[in-house]
Amino acid sequence: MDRFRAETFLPLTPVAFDILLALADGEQHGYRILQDVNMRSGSITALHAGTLYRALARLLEQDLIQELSERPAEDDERRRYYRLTDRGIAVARAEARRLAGQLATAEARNLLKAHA
Amino acid sequence: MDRFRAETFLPLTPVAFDILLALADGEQHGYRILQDVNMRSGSITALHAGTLYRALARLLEQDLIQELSERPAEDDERRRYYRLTDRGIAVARAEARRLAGQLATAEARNLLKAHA
DNA sequence: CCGTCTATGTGCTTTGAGCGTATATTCTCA
DNA sequence: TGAGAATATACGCTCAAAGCACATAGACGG
Repeated sequence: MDRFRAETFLPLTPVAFDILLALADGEQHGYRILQDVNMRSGSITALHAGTLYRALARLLEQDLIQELSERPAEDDERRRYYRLTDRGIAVARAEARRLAGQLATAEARNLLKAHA
Repeated sequence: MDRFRAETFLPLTPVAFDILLALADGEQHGYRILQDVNMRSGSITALHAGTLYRALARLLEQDLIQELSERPAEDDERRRYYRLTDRGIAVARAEARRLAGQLATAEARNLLKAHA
């Protein structure tokens, strides 16, 4: 594998970053990810099921997440569990740094404080 | 105008937010915006001219930015200047808040500190 | 057992971005 | 002063991703 650099994946789409964030908590299945994202965004931006599952397929292809073969016993058979790969963690962190930089700029340019 | 809510514009595309950030500094013309964005992102993500000008057209339609009729004297005639509208400021701030929330989540889930 | 929630997925369409190209003007400096 | 580089805006084409509707089916609660 020739010299992986997380930056080539940036910027992540808002949806992709939401999903990686959901998995930062630990392995999870699709529907839970959907709920986690929609909880956190507080109905501001509803993530649709179709969008989620297709995004998961893409993240798998890119090797940012992987599916677990082992699953909890007595669990709903339909569920498919995912976790972040090392690569996925690296990319999510890089994106977080990028966003932190943007916020720093926003702050420096007085976008965040006071007025209108 | 029926009860404007900034949240309906969220999430902004990374490109759109970059442009609004560039204009948070004050009015500016297209090519300068291009340079500002590409400086700040440090070649991680090159914003192409074609992408920029089309994005500007979109932001104008959405009334997030507006073109200035007055321009500096002795200035390059080709330049077209833009500034943020009140609406644009509100949307940019809302997006900044959204991103701050995501970063807080990233922090809470230990994505940012230490380890692999 | 009946409807709702859980769970994953596909089809269709639109939006936005990447990248190349066109066009013209202004600026630099040999 | 003339050539070439940088400035400045914009369009064409294509692809990736998202929105939204819909399909399918098992699990769960009353």
